[in-house]
Amino acid sequence: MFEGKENLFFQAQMGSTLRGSGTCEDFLADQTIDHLVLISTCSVLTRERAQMSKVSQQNTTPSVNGISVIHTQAHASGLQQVPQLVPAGPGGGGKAVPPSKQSKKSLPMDRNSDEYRQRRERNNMAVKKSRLKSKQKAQDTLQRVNQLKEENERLEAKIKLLTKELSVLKDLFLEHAHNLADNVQPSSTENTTDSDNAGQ
Amino acid sequence: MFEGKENLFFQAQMGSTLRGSGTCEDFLADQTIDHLVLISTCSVLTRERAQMSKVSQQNTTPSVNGISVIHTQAHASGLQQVPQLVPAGPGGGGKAVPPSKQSKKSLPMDRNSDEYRQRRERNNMAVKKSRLKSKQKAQDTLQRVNQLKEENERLEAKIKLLTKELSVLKDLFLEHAHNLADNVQPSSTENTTDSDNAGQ
DNA sequence: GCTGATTGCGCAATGG
DNA sequence: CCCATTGCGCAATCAG
Repeated sequence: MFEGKENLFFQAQMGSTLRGSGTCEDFLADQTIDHLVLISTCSVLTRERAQMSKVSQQNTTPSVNGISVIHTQAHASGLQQVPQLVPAGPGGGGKAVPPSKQSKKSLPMDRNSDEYRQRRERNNMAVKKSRLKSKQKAQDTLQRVNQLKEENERLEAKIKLLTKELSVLKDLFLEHAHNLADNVQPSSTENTTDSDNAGQ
Repeated sequence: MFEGKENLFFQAQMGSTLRGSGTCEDFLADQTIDHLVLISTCSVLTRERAQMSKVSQQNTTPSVNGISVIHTQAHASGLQQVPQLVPAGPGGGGKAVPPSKQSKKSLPMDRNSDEYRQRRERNNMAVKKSRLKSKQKAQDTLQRVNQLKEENERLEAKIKLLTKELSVLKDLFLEHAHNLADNVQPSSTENTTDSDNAGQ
């Protein structure tokens, strides 16, 4: 249990669907706590990274109750050098960006829009599903290994048995062959070699 | 290629190590772009989520060049109801938080501290390593399956062979048994079956 | 108690 | 356009 007890302090994101609603709403209803959050947040803000590590973006949804909600949302995922995704673009840039249509793409999408949230939510579901599937497959593969190992043992056992059977039969055959020889030429010399003819 | 080309617009996080340095620095050097970022950001901020979805935190490192760097960092991972991690705590809360020691824990750690960044960086490495390992293992398992399947085929083939051999030998044995019988009791009825008893 | 290893999760890019 | 997959970072938890 307690899979994803999050930090609240840094997000308390409650998505569009307000999953796990209850508590979230309760929390939001409590303005005092919000103040607290802001305060502590600020205290944190005071500090500045010596070498400035990240540049992000924050959305301060002005008022929702009177609480100044800080939407933030940095994710700070990759940090690879970004070519130039800046859509607003040419404004101050040195390069003359071709006046192509930048209407939809390159525009990072309003992070507050319902559409965005819907997209995210759906993707999150998809991701979860995909991961579940992946995990399932891995498990199946593992199971398959065990299955195959068992099968292998069975087969090896069978081979062992067959080999033994074959061996016995060969011996018998040889013996009888001798017997036959004896019967065919009873007048020959020694018959004593009969007994130790087990070697095939 | 382009594994993690990030959005820049929302982060351009460049970690403590400034991996993939080049571009990042370039970007930062260009103040105009920064302005752009801020502007667009603001425009985004204007909007307010109808049902207010997230509460996060942002770090505005005051000045790094004259650019107001927004550190942010929401991550917005879980959104589960958070008990009450608020460290500053009891101030406005309804519940009387036990005055336990909240010195180290519950305090979300200064997100700007070098220590924090180091921890994060290390963890990121560990995560990457772990995932690589995991992937490797999965691949190995898959390979093992194929290996076992091959082995199985081999074994089955062998069984087939042995079975056939056994069958032949049995037949031979039976035939010889007949021969024996014939030889032991040559006075019996038909010996015509002799002719096809050429086996060995 | 700390550190690395795992794990669940969300975000964004990309593939189909 | 949507879903699926994948790489990645964050945070919680496990394990040594």
